[in-house]
Amino acid sequence: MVTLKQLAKELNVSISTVSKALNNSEEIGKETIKRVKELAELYNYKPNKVALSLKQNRTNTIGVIIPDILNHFLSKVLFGIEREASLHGYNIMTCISNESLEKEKESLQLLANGSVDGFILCVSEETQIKNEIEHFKQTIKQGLPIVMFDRVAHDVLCDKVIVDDFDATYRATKNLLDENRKQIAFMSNIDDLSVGKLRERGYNKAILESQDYKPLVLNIKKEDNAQDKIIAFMKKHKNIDAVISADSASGVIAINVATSLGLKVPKDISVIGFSSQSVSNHSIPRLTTIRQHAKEIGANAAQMLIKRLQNITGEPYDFKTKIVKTSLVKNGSTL
Amino acid sequence: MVTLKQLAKELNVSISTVSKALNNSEEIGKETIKRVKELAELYNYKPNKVALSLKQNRTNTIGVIIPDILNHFLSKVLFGIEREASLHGYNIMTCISNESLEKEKESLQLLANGSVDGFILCVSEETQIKNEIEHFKQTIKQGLPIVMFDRVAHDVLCDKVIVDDFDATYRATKNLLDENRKQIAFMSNIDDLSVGKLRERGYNKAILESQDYKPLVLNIKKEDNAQDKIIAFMKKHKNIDAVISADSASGVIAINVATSLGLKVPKDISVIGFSSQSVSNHSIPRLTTIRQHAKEIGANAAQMLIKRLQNITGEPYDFKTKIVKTSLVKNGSTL
DNA sequence: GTGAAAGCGCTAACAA
DNA sequence: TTGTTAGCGCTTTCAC
Repeated sequence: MVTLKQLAKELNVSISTVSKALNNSEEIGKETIKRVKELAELYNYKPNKVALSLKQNRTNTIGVIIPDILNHFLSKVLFGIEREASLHGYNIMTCISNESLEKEKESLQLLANGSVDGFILCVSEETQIKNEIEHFKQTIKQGLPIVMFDRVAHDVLCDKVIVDDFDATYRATKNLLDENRKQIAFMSNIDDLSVGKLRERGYNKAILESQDYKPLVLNIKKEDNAQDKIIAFMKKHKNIDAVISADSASGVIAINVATSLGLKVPKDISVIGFSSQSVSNHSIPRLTTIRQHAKEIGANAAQMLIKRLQNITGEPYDFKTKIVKTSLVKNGSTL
Repeated sequence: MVTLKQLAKELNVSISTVSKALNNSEEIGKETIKRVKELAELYNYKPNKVALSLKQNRTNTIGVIIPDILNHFLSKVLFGIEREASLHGYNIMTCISNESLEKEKESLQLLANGSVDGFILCVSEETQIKNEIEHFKQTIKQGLPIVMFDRVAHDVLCDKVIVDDFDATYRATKNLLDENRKQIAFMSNIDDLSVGKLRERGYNKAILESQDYKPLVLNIKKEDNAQDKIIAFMKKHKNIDAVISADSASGVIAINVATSLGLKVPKDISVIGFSSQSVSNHSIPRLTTIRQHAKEIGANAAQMLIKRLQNITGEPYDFKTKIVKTSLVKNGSTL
């Protein structure tokens, strides 16, 4: 990489002259600016980002810590973050916590040493179970702002972007009750997570309000094979006439299982699930879907962080929690 | 963030003493080392990474440029890269090219200014179609090594990690012929990509070798709805008794479509597709799958890059192309 | 055993 | 209009 020094030498001027010329400083003569720029162009000069970062005490880089990049929802959020960051001239450094508290702490520590200006993260499963928040607080105390999304630690003071999980399943369940469904099952492989719990509560509330019916819940563990579990469950409870899935897979699987058991979807049984467009294509009929607008969540998180980073005036302002509303996209798996 | 300067001041020693003490230099007295380390611990001192990078002319960061993070295969490779990099003390900066040549060039430019030590990338679709390679060559000339994976530019001299695409579909097709299938259809939504073409050629070769049968290909465009296309195709060609899918979705969809058309899988029709474990769960029976070992691809790419980065001895060595063999995982959708 | 000073590449206050 | 200098945080050579 060519440096200011080399340009200066070749042009027989000082380093600062070159620097100023490239930054269109008023101080420098037109002719000099031209000469400098031409040579810089020729050598394809680009200012060294590391040196700039050191000087300006600012890296224009956002640290993103994600529990699981194979999760379609999370990678979609990452997509949204990247796009928004890129738009504002920020890069992102991605770490994957693998749902582990230890890795999450490590990543936070590692990137907090000047590599990034702030963080966007989704709390890992282990962190939520153990309810640890010290590492977040410490990072914030060090002056690095955090924006949490989806799974958040309520006791940490920072910006947050969440989904209306409770409401989403409450409304979806109501919807099924309005279809005159009587035995609505709830399936989830995320009952350890805050969002999983909220979704289950929304379902429960709607069911209990109905007076006549009662909840029926299938919790799928990470080590289970989802398809086998759902087959067994549906064989056992033959009276199920509707399913709500809290995760992105079991909805589609439930449709396929129902079909293979000879049921007609949606005549005999309705299914609603959290999912994305691409996955909802994996069943016939297509899954009626609770869309979480993952990209918007990512974009919102990035905006909130960047706004805070660019608030150089110094005046701190209150932390916000933005709720991105889900929407119910009706496809063929409901009446 | 606390700096060496601050520690030095508080301890009434020089900055260099503190630096040496923290690095366990022989030059420094035991007692001093102890005092320094205690204070550093107390203040949770961590060396500033940006300063280190500037000094050492090395960032310990890998730039990753991926065409599409919502593609399950690609995000799995990313996972593999991240894990391997993390293991060796490297961070990754991720850019998403969105299959655009322009964005790919931009990302390369942006990160080449001292932000990263080298690149791992998968060539974007537009780049492959236009067959542009200048930006890669220039980056390499600047001294930043590149490792390409999956979709590679053959005319660029660099390390590569690829899949045995041709062989995979050749063998899979053979497999179906051995099952005595007569009309084997090939479905793809990636016929623009180098890997898509290779996969189609492998299929063609096997079919043509069989003498008796002829190829039948369905190309699905990005703007098409895959499910609708496949339904129409299978209704039109009722004699299809086997399907090979070159992308990760159409295999699963084909099973669901076949079932909905009253066919028994695998009795009446066999299906094989490129896919991952999680998606192969989205049909009943489960899809017989060509596994690409995405994580290994990522890990291999990271290893190759890191090896080159750490080859400080200077002697350049030949570029390698590593082929990660696919494997055929038999599930219920074949005999 | 400890400290001073140079230098990585850049910007900016100040001097000329 | 141009150049000198200091400094961002760190390592390392050389001097004391």
